[in-house]
Amino acid sequence: MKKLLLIDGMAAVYRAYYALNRTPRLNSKGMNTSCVLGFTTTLYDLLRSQQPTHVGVAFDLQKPTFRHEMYADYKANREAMPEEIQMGLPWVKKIIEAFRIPILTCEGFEADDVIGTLSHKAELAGFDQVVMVTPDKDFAQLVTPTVKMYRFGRMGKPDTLMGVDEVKEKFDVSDPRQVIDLLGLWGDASDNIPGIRGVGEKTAKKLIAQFGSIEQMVAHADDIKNEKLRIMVSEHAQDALFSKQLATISLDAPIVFDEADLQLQTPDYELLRDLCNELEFRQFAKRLFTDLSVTDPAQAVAWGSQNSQNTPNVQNAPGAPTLFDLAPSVPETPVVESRPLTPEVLESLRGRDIAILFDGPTVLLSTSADDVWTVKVSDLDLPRFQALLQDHDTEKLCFDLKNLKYILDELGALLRGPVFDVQLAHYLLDAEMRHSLDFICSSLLGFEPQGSVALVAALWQLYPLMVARLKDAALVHLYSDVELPLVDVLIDMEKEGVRIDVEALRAYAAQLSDQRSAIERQIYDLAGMQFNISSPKQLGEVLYEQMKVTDRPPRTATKQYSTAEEVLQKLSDRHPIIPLILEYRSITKLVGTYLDAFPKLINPATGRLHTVYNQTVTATGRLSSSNPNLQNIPIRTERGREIRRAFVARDDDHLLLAADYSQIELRIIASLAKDEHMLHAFNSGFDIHAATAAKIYHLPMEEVSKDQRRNAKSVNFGIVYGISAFGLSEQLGIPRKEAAALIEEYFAQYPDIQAFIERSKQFAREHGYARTLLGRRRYLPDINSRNASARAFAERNAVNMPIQGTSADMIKLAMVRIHGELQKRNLKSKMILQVHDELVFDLYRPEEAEVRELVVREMQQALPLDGLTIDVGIDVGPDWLSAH
DNA sequence: CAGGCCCCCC
DNA sequence: TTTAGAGGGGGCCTGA
Repeated sequence: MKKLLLIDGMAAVYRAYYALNRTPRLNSKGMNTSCVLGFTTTLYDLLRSQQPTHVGVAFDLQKPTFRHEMYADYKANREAMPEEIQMGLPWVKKIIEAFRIPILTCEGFEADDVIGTLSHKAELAGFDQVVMVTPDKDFAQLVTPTVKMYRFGRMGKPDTLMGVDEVKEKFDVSDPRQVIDLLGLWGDASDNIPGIRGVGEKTAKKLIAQFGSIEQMVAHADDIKNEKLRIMVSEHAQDALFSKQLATISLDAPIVFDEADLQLQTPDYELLRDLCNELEFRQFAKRLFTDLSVTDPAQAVAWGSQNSQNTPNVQNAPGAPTLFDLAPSVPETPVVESRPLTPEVLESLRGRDIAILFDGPTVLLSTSADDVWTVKVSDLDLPRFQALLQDHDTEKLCFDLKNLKYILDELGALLRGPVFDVQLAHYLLDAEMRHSLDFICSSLLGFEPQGSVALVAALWQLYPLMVARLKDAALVHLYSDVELPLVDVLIDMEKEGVRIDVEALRAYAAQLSDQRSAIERQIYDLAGMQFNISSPKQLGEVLYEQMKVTDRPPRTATKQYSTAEEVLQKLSDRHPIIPLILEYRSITKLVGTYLDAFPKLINPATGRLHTVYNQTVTATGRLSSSNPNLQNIPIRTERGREIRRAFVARDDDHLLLAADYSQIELRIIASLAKDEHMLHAFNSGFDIHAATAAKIYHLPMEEVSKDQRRNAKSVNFGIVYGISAFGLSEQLGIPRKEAAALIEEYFAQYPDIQAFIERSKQFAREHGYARTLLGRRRYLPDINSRNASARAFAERNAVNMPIQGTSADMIKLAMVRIHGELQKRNLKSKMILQVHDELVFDLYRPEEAEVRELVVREMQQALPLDGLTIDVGIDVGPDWLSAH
C-alpha cells in the first residue's frame, strides 16, 4: 500500500493564519506565531488522519511563472502577504524540515502544477492512493479513483476529502476531468478569471456536455441553435479558451518524481522539540508528548525534556515505531446510541439535569454525552415529560431556547428551573460566526455529530466549554441578566403580535396601485417600449443603451448598469422618465413589501400580525425582525408613513403607546467620551444638532441657519458611523474639501470625542475586539490588517459597535424590566414591538398613567450613563402614526 | 435558490 | 478605466 500526501504549502499557511489569527497568538518575544502553529497542527493532523507512506509540501518559488503574464491584473490587485505570514514562513519551512518532509518546488511553475504533476506521476507509478491537500476547486479536474482531493473548507465550512464520487456529485460532470471545461467557461470570480458573461453555470454545463469540451464548443459555435447563446459564445470564444488555460493545472511540469525522497520519515524529534520550545508551542508539544507516550514510553520521557541527550535516536531505525503509526488524532465522530424514552425512563430521570432537543417528530433527552433517549412525540408520556421539565432544581440544557419553548408550548409543557442555551451563549462569544449546532460542534469540538442523537449528546460537551468561555470573556452578566431573560420577553411579544387594520391597508394598496399603473404607462410611452421596470438589468439597458440618458453610464460593483436611487436622483433632470421611475419604485416598494405582504401574514387564529425577533443575528447586539420585518416600517415620507395608520390598538379599550429614546446614540458617545460640551448641551435640553452647529460655525445658537443645523446633524451621525470626508460629502452633497473642513472643525471643538474615537480604535488594536458598556464583544480581526480598506472598515466598527451595541444593551435591559413589571403588577397592557430605540405597547386605557410612568422610568434607569440623564419621548394614540 | 440590487428602518 | 469610499439590519427580483 503506497499512499502519497501532497500539500499546497502556502494555502495551508494562509488558511492557518486566517483560522487562528482572530485572537492573535503572540509568544513572549512578541512574535505572532498564529500561522506557524496553525500550519504545524494542520500538518500533524493530516499525517495522523491520512496515514500516508509518502508525503511532500509544495511551494511556489515566488518567481514569474507561465501564468504571471496572463494573470497580470489579478496579481497586481492581489492583497499583499500579511506581515505575520512573511515572518512566519521561515519557521514553517523549519517545521517541515523537522518533520523530514521534502519541500517541492519547480522553477517557472506554481505549487498547483507541482501537485498536479506529481499526483499524475504517482498514479502512473502505481501508487494506490494520492491525496492532494488544497483549498482550490480546480483540483477537481485531477480527481480519479486513485487521486483524492482534501479540500480546506472556507470560512466556517468543514474540510472535505473528496473522491471521484463526491466530485461527480458536487460538479455534476460525468468525467471529473471535464470539470476543467466547466471552470474554464464559467470563470472563477474569486480569481478574476474572465468567464463568459451572460452564460450561466447550468447553460455552460449543457453546452459542454453537448460538444465535449470548450475547444469543440468554440470551434462549432455556429451550430448553437439559441441565437443569444450563439452570439455570446462566438463573441467571447477567446475569453473561454484563455480561462481554460488559466485554470488548467499542468500535469507535465519539469519536476522529477522521486519516490524515495517522498517517503515518510521519522521526524527529527530533537529539532522539533527545539522549535516548539523556541516558538513556545506548549500545547502542541504536550500533545506530541502524549501521543508519543502511547506507543513508546521511552520516548515520552525524553520528549519535552531540556536535556537533549535523553532524546532517543530513533531516526530511521528499522522497525522503530514512527509518530505516524498512531491512531488518527483528529477527533473521530463519536458514535452515540440512543435508547427508547419509555415512561419508566422518564420517571427515572426526575432530579437529573437534562439536555433537550427536538428533531421533527422526535424528542431527544440526554443526561450526558453517552446517555441519550429518544421517542416519537406522538408516543411521549406527556404528564411525566411535563413533570420532568417543571422540576425547579434541575438544569435544562438546550439549543435555541426560544424555538424550544414554542415547541414545548404546543405540548403544554413548561420549562422551569435554570436553563442554558448553547446557541445564545455562542452568539455572545462571537456574534458574527454562524450559530447552527453543526457549525458550533465542528468549530469547538472538532467533529460534526451525525444525526440528532449525536447532537443532543454534543450539548453536554459544549456546555462546560461555553460556561468557561463566557466567564473568561466576562459575559456572564450579559448572558444571565440580559439575553437569557429576554427570550421570554420576545416570546410574549411575538405571541401578542399587533393588530392590523386590513381594510385600511387594502384601500391604500388599491389607491397606490392605480397611481402606479398610470406612471407605468407614462414610462412605457417615454421609453417607446414595454419592459420590466422592476428589473434593474432591463431598466439599465433601456436607460443607458436605448435612451442614452447619459454618456457615462454608472456601474455597480459587478459592472452592471446601476439604477440605484441615489444614481437616478442625480440624473433626474436629464430625462422626465427618471423621476417617474423613482416614483414607480417607491410605490412598488410600499405595495410589495408592506401593503400586499401584511394581510397574507396575519395569523388567522389570532387575527394579528406576529413578527419573529431574532436574537442571534446582528454583529452589534441589536435584535432583528422578520416575517414581516416590523423594524423597517416607513416613516420618512408622507406616502410611506401612512402605512403606520394600519397598525392599530387591540380594541376600543386600548391605545397604542410608543416610547423612544431620544438621541440615544449621541448621548452614549457624549457619556463614553465624557465630553463636557456635549453633556452640557444634553443636560440643558438644547437641540443637540443646533448646539453642534453653533460650535462648529462659531455662532450663537439662535443664529444657526437650517443648512448649518442640517450639516451639523450629518456630522453627528457621521461620528456614530465612523466618519469619513467622502461619506459626509456624499450625504450632504457638498465638495469633499468642505466636508473635510467640517470634520476638522468638529474635532477641534470636541477634542474629547476625537480622543474617544482614538481610544476605541486603540482598544480594538490591543485586544482584537470592540466592546459595549456591558462587555458585549465584537471581534475585529482586520483591525491590524495591512490592507488599508479592511483595516479602515474594522476601525469604523471599533467606534460604531460600542455605541450601537450599548444602546442595544440598554433597551434589552429595559425590555426585561418592563416586561417583569407588567407581569408582576398583573397589568393588561402588553409590550408588542421593538424598533431599536423604540418600544410599542398595546395600552389598556385605564392603565395609561401607570404604564407611562413605568415605561419611562425603566427605560431611563435600565442602564444609567455617566454624566447625563436619558430622555424618553412617549405618546399614545389609536394607531402607530398618531402615537408618534 | 442564491446572489445582486435596492430601499425601508434605526 | 471603473467603482467604492459611514454602522446595523431585511425583502424583492432575476436568472438559472
